Amino acid sequence: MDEKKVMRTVNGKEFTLDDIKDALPCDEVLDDTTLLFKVFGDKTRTSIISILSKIELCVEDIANLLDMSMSAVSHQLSILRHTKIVKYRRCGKTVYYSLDDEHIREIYKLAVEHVSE
Amino acid sequence: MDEKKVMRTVNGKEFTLDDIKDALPCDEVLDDTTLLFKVFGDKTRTSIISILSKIELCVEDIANLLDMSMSAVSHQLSILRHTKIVKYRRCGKTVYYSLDDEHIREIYKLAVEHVSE
DNA sequence: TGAACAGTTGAACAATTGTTCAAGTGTAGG
DNA sequence: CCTACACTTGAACAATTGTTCAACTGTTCA
Repeated sequence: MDEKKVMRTVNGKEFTLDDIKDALPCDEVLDDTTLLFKVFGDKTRTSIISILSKIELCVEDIANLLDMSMSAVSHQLSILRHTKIVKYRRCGKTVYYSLDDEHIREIYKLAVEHVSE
Repeated sequence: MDEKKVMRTVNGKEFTLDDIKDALPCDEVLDDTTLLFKVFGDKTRTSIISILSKIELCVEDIANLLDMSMSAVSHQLSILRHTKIVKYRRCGKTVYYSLDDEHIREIYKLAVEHVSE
């Protein structure tokens, strides 16, 4: 019964599968983390994020920059809003979007740096 | 013709849409960044990454930890391999997987911290 | 009030994706 | 060689997702 327990030695310490399981993030954190990446994992949305990491902009301008319909952009902005990646403020008929938080900018920046080598 | 060009003032400087477009990452970088996030954006894969951020492990152990079939895990490992997120070494019949690079660990860690507040 | 503008939203469709199942490598031991 | 083991791979299926189109909300201004 003991023989299957010892898995591997790292830095002179032995681990069992249960030890590893206990060290993993809980299900909720894993779900939230996955969702965050999933939302980042679409080109329209990373394009929007790359724009908003530079400047606050309205939907029409974003749509023009991406050469896409306002509807398509608005759908994606709705996803980015609900996952707290962007925030917005209304000013008359116009709605201005910007990144919600510095973490978002950092995660995006780190990924761009990584793929740029 | 001039009136549509001035977009917004940030830190006392004016920007046009073309200025913003020029400041964005090129298409290839955007594609690669999106792909990186897309690969991170699946629970099986983030689970694998969370495990490999702790320890090098073989396919069977990963499958046991996740309570999934070896085939399903192997398919996902194949995606993680091709996108250079994990590396592997064969040792007899057994294949050991680990994270490819510190950037990967950092991006994952930053995201977990973000969702954990 | 009513027309115009900026944006949102729901339904529907095509495209993509993750898992299962079965068949296939490749290595080790007898 | 042949079997067992650890893993990989291709096809197929269900589930998810992004865009389009049309209808709708909310604000401004005449």
